[in-house]
Amino acid sequence: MQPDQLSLTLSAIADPTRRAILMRLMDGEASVKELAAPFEMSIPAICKHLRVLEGAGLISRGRSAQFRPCRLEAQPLREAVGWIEEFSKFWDTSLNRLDGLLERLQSADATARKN
Amino acid sequence: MQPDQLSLTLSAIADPTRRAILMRLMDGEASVKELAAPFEMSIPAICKHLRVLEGAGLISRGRSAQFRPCRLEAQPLREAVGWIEEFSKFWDTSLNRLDGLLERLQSADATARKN
DNA sequence: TTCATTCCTAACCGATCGGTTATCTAACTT
DNA sequence: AAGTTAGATAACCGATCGGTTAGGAATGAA
Repeated sequence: MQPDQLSLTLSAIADPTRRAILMRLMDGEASVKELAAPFEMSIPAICKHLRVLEGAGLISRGRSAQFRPCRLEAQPLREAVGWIEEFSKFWDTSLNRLDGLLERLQSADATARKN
Repeated sequence: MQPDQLSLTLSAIADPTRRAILMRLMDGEASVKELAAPFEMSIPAICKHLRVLEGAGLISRGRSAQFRPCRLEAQPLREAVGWIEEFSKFWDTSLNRLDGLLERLQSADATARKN
């Protein structure tokens, strides 16, 4: 089963190394070697991370001599932020406080039944 | 290495089954069996997903007779949405358009050099 | 007491993940 | 032409993931 775009995006940014790479790319394009520099990790390992990011559409790559510079493509993150915000909304709505109330009533009820 | 909270949260919601469970919990508490019902998946599989969600702090669990109802805890998602929004911002800023300009200049330059 | 229901745990399985080393290609440099 | 640099690929490794089946514990019901 090929995963949906949202799952691709989220699992791509679930890794701290890949998030650090993305943050680095906010300062502008960078070569693979430049991206690898801050990490105690081999170049092939970074290449793999870049492939994951590229597969999720979070970066794109150019060509300039023997360099293949990476640049940020933030578009897929918009879908992700959209999904997550559904739940942030939930957290802030009165629905949440209502749920809290219901829950407290239920647990009080359960306690009453138990004793 | 134990992963940071943000990585925990993101990898928890990177799975479509777990996202569906969270969405179901927006309608209120539910038992494990209720949560499992929509899926063609064994109960233990759902239990594992619930453990992941609980480990990420995205759900909490009560006790009521032989049931262990789950309820949504959306708080960790706030950190996640905060991180992702950094990049949504990036996408909308003039910095992005500036990058696009620089890139176009560079690729024009590369093309010129190539010919 | 016995049975049913709910849920968890353990053991296992194949696939994927995140890293390594070794090797290769492509392009620049001398 | 020979050497260097940037990067990709392949093969491998241990750990984790996402699922399974089997079996056990806790609670409620007959």
